Parts: sequence; structure tokens; C-alpha cells
Amino acid sequence: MAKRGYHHGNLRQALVEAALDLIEARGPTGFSLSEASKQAGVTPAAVYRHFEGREDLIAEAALQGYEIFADVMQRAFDDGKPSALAAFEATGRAYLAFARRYPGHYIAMFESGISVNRTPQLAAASAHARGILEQAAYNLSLYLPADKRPPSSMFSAHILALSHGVVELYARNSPGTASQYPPEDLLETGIGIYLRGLGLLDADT
Amino acid sequence: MAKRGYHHGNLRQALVEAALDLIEARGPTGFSLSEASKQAGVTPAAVYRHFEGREDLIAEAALQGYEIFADVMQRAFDDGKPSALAAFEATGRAYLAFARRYPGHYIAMFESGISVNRTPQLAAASAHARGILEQAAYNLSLYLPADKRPPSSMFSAHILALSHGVVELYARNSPGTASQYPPEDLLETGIGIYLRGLGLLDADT
DNA sequence: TGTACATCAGTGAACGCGCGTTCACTGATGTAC
DNA sequence: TGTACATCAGTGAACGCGCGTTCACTGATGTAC
Repeated sequence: MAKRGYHHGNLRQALVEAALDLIEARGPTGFSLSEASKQAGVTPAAVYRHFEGREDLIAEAALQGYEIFADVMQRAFDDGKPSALAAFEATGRAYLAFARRYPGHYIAMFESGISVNRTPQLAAASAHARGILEQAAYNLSLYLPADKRPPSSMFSAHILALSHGVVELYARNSPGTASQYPPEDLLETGIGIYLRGLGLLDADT
Repeated sequence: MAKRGYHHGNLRQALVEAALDLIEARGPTGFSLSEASKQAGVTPAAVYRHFEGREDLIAEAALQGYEIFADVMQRAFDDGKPSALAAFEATGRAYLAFARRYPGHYIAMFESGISVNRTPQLAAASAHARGILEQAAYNLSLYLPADKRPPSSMFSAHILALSHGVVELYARNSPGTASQYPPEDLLETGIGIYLRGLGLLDADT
């Protein structure tokens, strides 16, 4: 990563990565353009060759986050392919794994305050990710008798909300109160009980 | 609220309220000490007669939030007293109602980045609120056969996570993507399915 | 009731700081001939 | 291969700004006698 000379080579991406590091380390508030540029070994003014400004840089980080997120979800879904149920559970768990593994992206996406409607690209990326979860939910809902089948968008919204809540309250250290249960367990048992409530799992499972 | 003269009378609380207004309007980031003091009709320096600084003021807002929150939860719980089930559902719903009605407090508590461990008082207030939900969960769990009874703290954590996730993703406008379902419905159906999964509701309910 | 005085809540000017952003510039790169 | 030149990525100095915080101060309040 040593700076070569006058020209950086791949400053745009280097700035995004610096931003992600800083966001992860200090939260979305503690991040500044100047600092990101310094970390990339460059003058603050150089940022403006690649981004419109501070917000634009964060938005790019979030965009990349949504793309990775969609990827991760897709892969989790595919891995569980043989059983729609497994696919669904895996997709939910992937949420938690993503938050753990890409904390900078996660924060940029969900805690930085930038709106998903800031840009058509960003809206598309987020819609795409959500679509994958809904697809998993839809496939799963086919196992239910048609008259007891809830709309799959509702049912994926439940899983998404539960996952998000678990991450925010018990996985990220921000609110400070760790639960006595590991977030993974909390999520897994929660999803299990929920699916049983839908009639998709036996009462003894 | 007109300023009387040289002395304000109740500046401390006026500052907290100004802070809440600003936080609600602009998010935790957009809030500044100077602005809060201006809104309270007072010089920025006056703030230091009542608070140690910016963070301390936000912490006080969060503290008051936890107290109101605990109150609201307690009341919801009491109102559903005759049926433990009703009490539990009401307590969950109260979460959403709180976020809607006291957005400034809600943000100060959950989105401002101040840690609940900042102060013993703050930790106590938050523990107290959580305790109420756990109590509701415990009472409810007594309806289950002892061998199938999950720990009530786990089960209240599930409801809390679901509620929090619904609020963050679908009730607060920040991430920008409104669901097609009203958050109240999402939460109610979600809790319903979950409770059915626990065997606390008939399959047809 | 009236005066003296301690207490305390607010003033307002000043500070240093880091921020985001702009600007005219310059050094490096790559392409045309 | 060598030279001229356009393009473009980065510099560095400067800006105005609002912020949080400090300080010596002053005006109002309330209490003792």
C-alpha cells in the first residue's frame, strides 16, 4: 500500500477503505474527510477528484456494502438450496455474519444516517438485497397450505427485523448491554420458534 | 416558556427539552450545544452551570427516556394484567408506541452512541426497563409445561429484538425504505406467529 | 420593614481547533506524430 | 526512438465556519440581622 509517487494509482478505492476503517473505529460521527485522506496518504483536496464530498464518500461505502451484502445473502441462500427451510435459516444467519465481518460497511449502511434513496444505484442495491431474502421466504412459504400462507414479503420482513434487532441490541457493543446469550443463539432460537409458529417445523424439533 | 429576566428559572430542563427537539429534528449528529442553548434563550456558556458538557446533556436526555420507557412498559404490562398473554403483547407494542411518541428520547437512547454504562444511573434505568419486559415474559412462560419452558430472559430478548428491528427498519424513516405493511401490523403478526411457535396460541388464532 | 451581603445563574468576549471546501498550481502519464 | 503536448491526479495554502469550552464579570435572588 506504499504510496508510489505523485499519482496514487487507486485512490478512489483507497479512500473508501480508509473511510470504512475510520467508521468502524470511531462510528459514523467520528469520521472526517480530512482524516480519511490523511490515512490514504493524500491531501484532503485530492478527495474531490473522486467524490463530490464527504457524504458522497460514505454513500459509496454503503453501496459497496449493499453489494457484498446481497452476495453474502445469495450465497447463503444457494448453499441451503436442497431444503428451502435450511436456505431460509441460513439467509437469516448471514445477516448476523455480515454485520460481524463487515462492520464498517454495516455501519455505513444502517447507522450512518445516509438515505438509501440518495441515489438510484443505492436504492437498487438495497432493493436487490432485500429481494433475495424475499425470494427465500417465498420458496419456503410454498410448503404451507395455500390458505394459511402469509405474504412472503411480510414474513421476510419479520426475519429481517428480528435479525436486525439482534444485531443492534446484542451484537454491536454500542448500547453496551451484552445479553447473557450469544447473538447467534438468540437468532437461531428466535427463528426456530417463529418457523414453528408458521407450522414449518414440528413441535419437537 | 418566555424568558423571565436574567434568571431562567428552570434552565436545566429547558436545555434537555431543546436537546430533544434538535435531536428529533436533525438526528444525534446534527445537535450542538450552542444551538440547544440558543433555543433555550441562553448563552452557550450557561449550559456549563448545569451540565459537564455536550455528552452529559445527551446522557440526561437518554436517562429521562429510559425512565419514561420503563413507565410506559410497566403501564402496558399492568393494563393487560388479567391475561399474561395480553400483557406480553401489550408490552411489546408499547415499544413501538414509545418510539413514535418520544422520538427524541428514543434516538438519544438507542442511536446517539452514548453508552448505557456511562453512568450507574443510566445503567440502572435501562436495566429496570428491561426487567419489566423480562417479568412479563416470565409470567407468560408459566403457562408452558415446565420441561418446554424457555428461559424467560431469552424469550423477552426475542421480543425486544423483533420490536427494535421493526422500529429501526420500518418505523423510523432513516433508512428510507418504508415497508408495504404498517409497522404495527408487522409487529403484531410477528409476535403472534412467535407465540404460536411457543405453543401459547392455538394454531387457528 | 429595611439594609448588607453571600450565593449563584447567567453574560459576552475570547480561544484554539478541525472541519469541508475552493483555488491556482504543478508534476506525472500517456499519446500523436 | 524522440519530442511536443494534452490530460489529469495530486499539491498546498487559504477561507470561513461553528463548535466546545474557559474566564472574569455582573445582575438577580434570598437570607441574616
